[in-house]
Amino acid sequence: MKLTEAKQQFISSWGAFGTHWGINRTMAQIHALLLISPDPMTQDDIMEELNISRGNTNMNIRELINWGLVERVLLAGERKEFFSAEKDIWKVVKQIVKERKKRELEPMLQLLDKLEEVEGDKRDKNVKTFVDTVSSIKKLGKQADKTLDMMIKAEESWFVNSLMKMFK
Amino acid sequence: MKLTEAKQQFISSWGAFGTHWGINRTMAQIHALLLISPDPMTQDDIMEELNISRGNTNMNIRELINWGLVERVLLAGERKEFFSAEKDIWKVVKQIVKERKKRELEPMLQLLDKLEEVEGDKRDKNVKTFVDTVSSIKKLGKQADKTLDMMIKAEESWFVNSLMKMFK
DNA sequence: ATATACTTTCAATAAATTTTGAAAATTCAA
DNA sequence: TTGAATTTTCAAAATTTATTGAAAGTATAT
Repeated sequence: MKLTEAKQQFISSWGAFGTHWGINRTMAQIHALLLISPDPMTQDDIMEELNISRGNTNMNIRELINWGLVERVLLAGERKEFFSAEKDIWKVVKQIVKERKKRELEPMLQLLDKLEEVEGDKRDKNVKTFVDTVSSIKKLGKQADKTLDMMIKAEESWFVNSLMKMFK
Repeated sequence: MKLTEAKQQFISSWGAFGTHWGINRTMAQIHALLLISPDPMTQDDIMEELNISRGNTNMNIRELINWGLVERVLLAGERKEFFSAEKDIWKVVKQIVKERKKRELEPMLQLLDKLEEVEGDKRDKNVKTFVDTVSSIKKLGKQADKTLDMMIKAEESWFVNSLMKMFK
């Protein structure tokens, strides 16, 4: 396979992959493009490569910056802004985990805390089932939260080694 | 908080949560409803509780069955079909992991295998960056694949204990 | 200061996804 | 069988989400 074709496939499937994870296609495609690009790119480079409009490009680059996956790079003597993606995949994964934990897991746990305190007689099976379900989700969620916290702090080598031992 | 209100909140936020994970709102809501329902429910019960159409209900129940999260229950002497959700949250999580691994991670790893073999001179920095990126994603993906396989087979207690030790 | 290069915003539009509901298909009891 | 109850399908409609592109905003060089 030629590089051009391989690049296309990588970008396109990274985009499709993203849509299964609540990330929009374009954002994932820009990320993919920057991941495989050896040098920082300008907004115009990206627009041209992916055939998308200026506004769309701008919006999604900014979103990638919010997620901490892409950074603005200023090149000496250049007027335009350049963008480049973090290439260390372990760092990328940790960053995504960190953001999603903050945006989704933590608010969910807060809600579950509140819902667990529902009024009512636990002898009522409706109340019982509700409370039991909420409690068990909360318990697993709290464990996940701790585990992810450790993962975020960990070095890849340490993490992989620990898993190896755990699953030997 | 009253049970009725708590149920509403649980269902609605479970739905919103689902949309961040590539699952449609209704499917997640039906799942939430069945999780907190002590007894199996009919399609009509679900339609009424969530105010959704018959077709929509039917489609999403079937999708939940495909995911292995809900099962058809036949009650003696009843003509209608009843549905109930797996209540053991650890089993639910494992089931979801299993399905997503099969649907998303495995095809991605297959693609990466192909893309890694791109033609071209590794002294070309475009080729080098591409291959390096693909390889490192593949490496992490393979590790994740193994880890998830073990998790799918594990008992909750075993899994939690191992994590505890790992992160002590 | 002014012109030029570049970036951001956002209302309008397009595309993708979800939902509806009526019709068709199926199941089952008599 | 027949027909009533129930489930499934699917084209059309509604809704949600993404994209465009032109206009407004900003920064920089002269």
